[in-house]
Amino acid sequence: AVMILRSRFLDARRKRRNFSKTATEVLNEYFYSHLSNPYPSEEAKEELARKCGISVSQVSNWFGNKRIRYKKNIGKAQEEANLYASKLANQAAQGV
Amino acid sequence: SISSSSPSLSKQQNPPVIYPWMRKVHINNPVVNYTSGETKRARTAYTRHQVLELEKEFHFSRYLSRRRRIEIAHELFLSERQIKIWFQNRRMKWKKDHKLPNTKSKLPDQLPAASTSSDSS
DNA sequence: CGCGCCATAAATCAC
DNA sequence: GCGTGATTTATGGCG
Repeated sequence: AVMILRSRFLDARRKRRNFSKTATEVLNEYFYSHLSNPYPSEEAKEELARKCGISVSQVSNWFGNKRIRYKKNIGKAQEEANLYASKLANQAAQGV
Repeated sequence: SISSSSPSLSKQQNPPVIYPWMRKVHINNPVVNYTSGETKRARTAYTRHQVLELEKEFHFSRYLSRRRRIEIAHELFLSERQIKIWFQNRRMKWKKDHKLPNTKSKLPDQLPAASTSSDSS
């Protein structure tokens, strides 16, 4: 019985940490530069995972959450969309 | 006065483009919240007893015969389909838990990285 | 044909 | 109370 309670209340999400700022930045840049179809391939997920220092599952979780929460409040996300759009434009202008 | 009424707004140029992926797709047996007016999909939370029995059965065997599926469905007051799907999801979770987090099998053993320093990003 | 696998949606949990 | 990463129900495609 104790084991059940542990499995129910001591699972992984207890020690949830936020991703690093740079990781979130990398993920958002990908998301907003592929806004027409934000579904990274398995290979793209692996590269994102490597760049962000997280697992592929965590990348999948992030995109799943991002897509749902974006379309649940499209208006609210516009600021962020514009932010990353201009960021992308600057990078392109500087040839990064 | 066709499109841009006032040039002072330098901030957003947001095209309210709605791509196909942004459309709601799973809108079955909706539940309406009357205080906020929003309608959302119902997702049943299985009781602790139901999950416990399902876990016990999964521990016994990771796959279910048709016969056993019918029995469990009746015992737990769930549909056959729900039992089937629960086992599918449970197998996926089992796979995730039992695969090595270190899946670098496709990595070439020695990379041409050579130097032990000067890596920055 | 049904069934399992898989990626994903959507709601919800837990910190 | 909300933000956010993770988990839990549920769908549909494809083999």
